[in-house]
Amino acid sequence: MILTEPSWDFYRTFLAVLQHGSLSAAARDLGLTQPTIGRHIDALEQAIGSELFTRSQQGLMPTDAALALKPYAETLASTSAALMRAASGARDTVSGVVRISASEVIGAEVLPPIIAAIQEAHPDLVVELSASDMVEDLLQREADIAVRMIAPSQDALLARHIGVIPLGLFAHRRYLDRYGTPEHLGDLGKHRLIGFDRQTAFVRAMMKRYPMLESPSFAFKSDHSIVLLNALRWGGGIGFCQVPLAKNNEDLVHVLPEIEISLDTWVAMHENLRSSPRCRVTFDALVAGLRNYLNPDTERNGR
Amino acid sequence: MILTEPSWDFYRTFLAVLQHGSLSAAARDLGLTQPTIGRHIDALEQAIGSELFTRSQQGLMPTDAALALKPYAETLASTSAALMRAASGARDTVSGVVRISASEVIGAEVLPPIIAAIQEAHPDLVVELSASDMVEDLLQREADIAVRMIAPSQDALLARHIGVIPLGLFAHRRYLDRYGTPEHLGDLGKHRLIGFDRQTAFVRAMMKRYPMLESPSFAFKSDHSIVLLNALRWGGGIGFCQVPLAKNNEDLVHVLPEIEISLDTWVAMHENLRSSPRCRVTFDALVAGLRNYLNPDTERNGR
DNA sequence: CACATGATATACAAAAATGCATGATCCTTA
DNA sequence: TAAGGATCATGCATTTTTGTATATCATGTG
Repeated sequence: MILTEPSWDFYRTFLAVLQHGSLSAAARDLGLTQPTIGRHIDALEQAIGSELFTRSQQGLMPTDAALALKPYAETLASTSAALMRAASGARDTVSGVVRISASEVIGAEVLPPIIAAIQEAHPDLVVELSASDMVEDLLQREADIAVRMIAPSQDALLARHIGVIPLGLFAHRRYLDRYGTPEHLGDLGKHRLIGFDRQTAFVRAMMKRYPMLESPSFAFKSDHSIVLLNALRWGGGIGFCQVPLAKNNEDLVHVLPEIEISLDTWVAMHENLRSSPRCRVTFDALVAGLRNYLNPDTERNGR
Repeated sequence: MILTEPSWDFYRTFLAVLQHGSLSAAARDLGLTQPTIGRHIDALEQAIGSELFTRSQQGLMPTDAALALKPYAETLASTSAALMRAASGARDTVSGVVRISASEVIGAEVLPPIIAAIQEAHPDLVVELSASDMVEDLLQREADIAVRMIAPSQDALLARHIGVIPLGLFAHRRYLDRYGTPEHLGDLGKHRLIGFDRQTAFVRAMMKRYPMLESPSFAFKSDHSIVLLNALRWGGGIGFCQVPLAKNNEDLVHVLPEIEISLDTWVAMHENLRSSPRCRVTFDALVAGLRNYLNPDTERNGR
């Protein structure tokens, strides 16, 4: 049997159905109609010679075959999105869309002023910021530029080392006034600790070093870093915080300063994007901004 | 202005035009007609808002914008091909297409018997072998499995270390009978040396170690490894050859055995493919076969 | 139990993409 | 210099794809 290559649009349809769980929902998402989506799936199944979904009236169940193809379809989608982004800017100007990926804390607390400064200098630059603690695979081009906490190990990556972000235990002054300040590690057992999920690189590193801080002792847990950070800021207890971040808030007190964890930080982007002005400018500005965040030597630490 | 996402098929057309250099040639390649291709390009240019080609009657010149988009389009194409390959095999059987990438010498001289053995055990397995000394980026999924000469440094890669392939200087007995056998490194200047291009990893490693073997002293050069290997086999001069390979040929004599270069060898594949039987089986068989090539300890070194 | 909601499948009309035929231009070659 | 070959552009008929409307079935709710 000869397989003629199916239309690439079918892959887009296929992914949408996979993501939305029904022909109708996929149709709404793509701006097409349900019969069209159904015919696309029919055609794709015919082209590859196996069933992709088991049809039922309340939706479609993906088969194993469909699930096996899903990562490829996702790569197609992110590559296509990256292509559109690359096409969005004129060649010799700093304009168009740049997509940045960073951890939640970095993305929410550190990057906004840096990005604002970039955009002040380059008004035509559009920034998409993906702030998530899930590891985004830079090579899938989900992001043009990534701020990462692990040393980039891939070949085609242009990476700049920012430095080591120290983390320490902090608490709000109000909390300490009320519950006292711990003097030794052992005192922590009597305190309200603010926890974190076990997914981020920083947590894994910490657990290795201070295994006594296991999750059972936490009084407040969330898988959302900003939630935890704000719990800390509102006096919810003692928790970890990036030291440079805490420095901006006079009410946060560094407790047990002998406990310290380091987050090695990098900015990485595709080598190909070096020649793209908008990516290059953003990359350089991110590197400079993050270094300034780490070591505010010059006095331009911005409002 | 709102950009509606263009049809993904346009990307395929775009890449074909880029690769073939004209609308007509791309049309022939894709099985469409030249006006259709032209309209696709028109539509794509309209969608992204910039010119992709400067039209002329003897072909199309890609603009800078088009060249910037090319890598993305290539990724789309290879991903789409990988998707088709992934779909080609039934789920629980060792069938369908596996694409292997290896260097020319490994691919042409070492792998064929190994692959033959695999296919003897699994008749429904179709193997595509890409034998090239260009580095194929495994993460672009151009190949499902790669035999590489550098340690895989990427995250999502399942890699197995094969061992170190030694390389040494060899010559055909006939050549040595006629021109004499070199006793010292300095003697090489009086001999016909068989050269190689400077692209492969092995060459770069060698040049570091034996800078005296610079290209000017070569009597025969080619950028094609098999050509060189065959020149050696036919008595064309003295050149490098993988030691295990030369062992199979009684007429090849190891000269100046103190000169030795090592090629560290790995087999790598995507972690996702671990659950694909055809890839998993091929991967394991390649690892076993290559290890046996390196150390034929058991006496099943096959015909 | 009736009814509203949301799902897929199908028939037919409308819209869009494609192919064909042709013309114009440029480069190569005899 | 003239002919041949290859290219892109354009008008028109045809094929293909898409949308609309409707039928049917399952599920959850008052």
